[in-house]
Amino acid sequence: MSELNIETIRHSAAHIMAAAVKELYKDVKFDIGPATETGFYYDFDMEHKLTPEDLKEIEKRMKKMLSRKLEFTRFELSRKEAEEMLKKENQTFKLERLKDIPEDEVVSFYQCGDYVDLCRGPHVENSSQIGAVKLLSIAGSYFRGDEKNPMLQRIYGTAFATKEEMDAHFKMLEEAAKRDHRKLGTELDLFSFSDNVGPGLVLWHPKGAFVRNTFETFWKSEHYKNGYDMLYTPHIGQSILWETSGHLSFYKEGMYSSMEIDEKDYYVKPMNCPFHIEVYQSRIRSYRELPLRWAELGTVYRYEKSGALHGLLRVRGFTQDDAHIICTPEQIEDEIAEVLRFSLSIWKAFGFTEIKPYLSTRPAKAVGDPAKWEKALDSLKKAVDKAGLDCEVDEGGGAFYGPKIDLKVKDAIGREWQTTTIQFDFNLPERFDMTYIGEDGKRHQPFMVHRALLGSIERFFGILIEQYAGAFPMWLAPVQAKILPVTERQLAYAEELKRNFRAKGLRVDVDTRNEGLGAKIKLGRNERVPYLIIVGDKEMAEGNVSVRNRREGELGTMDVEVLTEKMLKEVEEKTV
RNA sequence: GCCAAUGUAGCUCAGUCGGUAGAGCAAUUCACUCGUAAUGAAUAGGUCAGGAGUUCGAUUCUCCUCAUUGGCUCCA
Repeated sequence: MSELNIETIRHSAAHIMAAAVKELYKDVKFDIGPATETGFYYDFDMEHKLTPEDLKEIEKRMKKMLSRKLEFTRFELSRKEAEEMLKKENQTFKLERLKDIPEDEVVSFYQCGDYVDLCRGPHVENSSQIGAVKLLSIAGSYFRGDEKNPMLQRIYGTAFATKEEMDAHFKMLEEAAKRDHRKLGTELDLFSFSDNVGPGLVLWHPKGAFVRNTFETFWKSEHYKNGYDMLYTPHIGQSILWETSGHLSFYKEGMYSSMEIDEKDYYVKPMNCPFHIEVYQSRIRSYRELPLRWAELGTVYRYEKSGALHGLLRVRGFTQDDAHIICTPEQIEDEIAEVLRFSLSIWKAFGFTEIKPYLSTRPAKAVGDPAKWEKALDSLKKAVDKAGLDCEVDEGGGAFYGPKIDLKVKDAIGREWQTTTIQFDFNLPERFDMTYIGEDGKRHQPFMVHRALLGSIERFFGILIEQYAGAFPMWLAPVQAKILPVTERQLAYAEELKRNFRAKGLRVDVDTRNEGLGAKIKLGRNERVPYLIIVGDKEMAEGNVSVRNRREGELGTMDVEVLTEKMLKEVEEKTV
């Protein structure tokens, strides 16, 4: 038996769970039961529909098995023998999985108690090495992840070597849940959804809208600095546009149904690209004006399956921080490297470091010259290398119209969300017959790249809330400081201070409530206000203030000028 | 969309084995004038997600719909 790592423990726990399920439900058919990043699952098919009560019973039986020190023993069969055995037991899903293994290969099985499973291993020596186990939830999952296949019942659980490690894990999850953007969105009054508006459609409240607006201003200024120009394009376009782009044939299920205006069909845009292309087509283009970098905070609407919606991270109406780069083949490599660098610099400005790139290559069914695909892929790879990143390659995972790099960022509880995307498009330039006049005086087809640095404003905002646990840095905070008068006697002084701070461009409020100082501090902290400025009789007499900083705690009495400078400096430096 | 769970006041949640609901926080008003994480009192706030059925009577039971949550699939 090899070293005992956490995956081995969890994988073995999955087997123990399968054994317990088999004890309870004789007709069960097993699919697979792997370890995951945080636990394990097993997929089953059976007559009985599992309930949360069943989970308790299964867990009870598992715990009994753990204490019985059941041994895991390995044995091998030829593929043929394995097939016969699985056939005898009517394990149809296992048989299906067996087909993935070459015919002449020997396959391994593991036995634990009465339960035998086709399995590569490795496993723990005996069940007592699984120190702690807990079943978490029941879910449906399609066989082989394909929605055309039957849906199996999946049980998720987790296991650890010791109970202490498991307790620590759940404690960590609890902490992460506290910074869930959906919870903070309500608590901090940032955004909401309404049943009357519809699922996946965000209502931005004043404070959320403030952060968004501040961010968008920053985004635009960074884009101008990096050689982009801004476009504004409409939210709807005629069917001819979407026919030309091909969206009506390959993306129709993602689009909302048409509306008729003057006997013409219009569609709400699911993407901005066709509009940007129309701008390009508004006149003849020369190689001299390339590369063109056109950016837009473009709001799009896409039909997402109801079960896929998730807070701000997966919605139906969202604003892409979109741009299209149209350039010559010679320019493409530098352009891509520059986009990736730009994107990473923006993420870094918000303190994100855990970002993982995924490269997707040419799928079986694809449009465009293979030589162009090669060149495009090469430029993507070089850009990743230049950025010093390691990327995972999804062979054949690209869209039919071009290869791409996506960046993924983790949310508070470890789920990865796709954000940045840099996608080549060999389809649209062809379909719209985009050309530029080259040095040779002839028409050439340009390269076109779609890119969204952050993905969407909504998703970025959701991830940002979790990143900061709701405590936005000074430059983004909707309220940067709150003045807390100790009694009503200081109200006028507080209002005067507020006017002075606001005149300097600082967003300052006064807590005018008829409450004690403790209550005012508590609220200010709950609202994650960076600075709490306390004024009592003493401060009023001396013309200064007492300061409490969100991070540094009590700073004592300060001169108003000094505090103003300190705050302005933090805003200016965009301190994370 | 599929599998499962959930839906009670602005928020967090009790409760009703069928007889139209309650707490804490928040809100409003009044009193207190207070020094670094909750001053006190009073008031107001709910078609118990929506619809249909069973019943003398449904927030409670049944069915349907909608929404949310955890997954699958998909994706910014």
